[in-house]
Amino acid sequence: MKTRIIREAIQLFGERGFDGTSIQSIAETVDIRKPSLLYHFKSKEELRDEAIKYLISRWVNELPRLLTNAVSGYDRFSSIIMSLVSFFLKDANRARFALREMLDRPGEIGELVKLQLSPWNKMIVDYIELGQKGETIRKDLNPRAYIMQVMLMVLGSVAMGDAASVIFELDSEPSGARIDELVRIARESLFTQPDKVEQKKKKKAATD
Amino acid sequence: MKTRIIREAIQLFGERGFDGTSIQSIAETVDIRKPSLLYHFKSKEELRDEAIKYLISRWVNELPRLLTNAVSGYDRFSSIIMSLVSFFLKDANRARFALREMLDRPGEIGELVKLQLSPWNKMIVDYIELGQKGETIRKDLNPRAYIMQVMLMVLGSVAMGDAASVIFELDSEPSGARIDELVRIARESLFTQPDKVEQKKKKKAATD
DNA sequence: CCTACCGATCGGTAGG
DNA sequence: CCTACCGATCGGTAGG
Repeated sequence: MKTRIIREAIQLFGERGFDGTSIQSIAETVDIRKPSLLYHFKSKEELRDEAIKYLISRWVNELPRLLTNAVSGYDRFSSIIMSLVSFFLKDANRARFALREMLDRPGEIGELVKLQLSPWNKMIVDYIELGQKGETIRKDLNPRAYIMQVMLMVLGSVAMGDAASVIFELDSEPSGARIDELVRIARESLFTQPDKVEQKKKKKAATD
Repeated sequence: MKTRIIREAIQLFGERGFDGTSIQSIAETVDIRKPSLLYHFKSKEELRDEAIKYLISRWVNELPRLLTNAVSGYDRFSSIIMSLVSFFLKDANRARFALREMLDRPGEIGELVKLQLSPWNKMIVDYIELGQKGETIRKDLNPRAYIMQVMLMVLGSVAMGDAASVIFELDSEPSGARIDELVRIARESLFTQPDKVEQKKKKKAATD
């Protein structure tokens, strides 16, 4: 029951925001009375806390799978970004809830995410810095700031896809041009010369 | 008085969200009583509407100035992006309010922004497509989707700078590495070969 | 622009 | 997990 409440809370917090969602309305969707919900969570704030922790840990737990399953038809990098997107795309309210929490209480959420994400963050930073010592990744790139901007595009594209589609007259189908362009931007601004990397890949594939 | 209320409303809606802000609290910051505020705006929803319209028109009205003042020390493109950022950076709650509105009611806000932004949007799309016919801008770029992603980075960097700084361990000073990297990403993923463009510029400057 | 006031809903508790 | 209930606050109105 507890996790069912949390899952519904993420939906409603994501759609309408924390202050726009009454615990009454959450209780209704899981078909119990309000005081019963407050038996599982001492307060609305506690439910919020458990919900964001649940979302973060779900995401971090899927990261290894997202990174390893990432070699499909596309080249490896694009495939990683797309599986990252697809995690949030499976349920856009995850991205909306995450964004709203960052707006509502930047400090707390920042610390929370940092704690769970830091090993992965370090891994990617190291990978980028290694590529910068070689010739594959652009030297005038700030690894941490780069990762942050890509994450903003990922979360933003999913969470605000509806509004953005209207504004820029894009088709609102989620896996459409928006995501392709996001992948392209992330790729082109990361690697030194796409051609060189592509050639390397193809050469390697040919010799394999 | 009306515009003073609107300005304070943007602050508070941006900080705490629409549902997290009582009209009572807005009335207090402008030092009147609640019913007096409701004399200017029939309802809280009407205040919301006028506030977002005020913000959008303010932004659109500054666009010409942002685009023409844009030739400073930096190259033209970077300068345009940075003055775009600086409009929201002057007051981060503008960006927060805009983002929150897109989350709360994507359809209405989408239409509203589209209406006021479409001439500017068309201008930039035309500029990009022209560059694509030439050799300056990458041909595998979706103009509308590109503009959308850049706008997401601009708004996101400003609105969620605090949380993102904590997560990715970046200095929280606003005009720091985050914005530089955003400009770099937007630039590198737009132009075909930065070197070529740079050389052209320098050549032109030399012959001038 | 104010005082006085309203019904509805909010988060939360008592007690079982 | 429930019924019954609470004080506080919400958006909004009457009437001046």
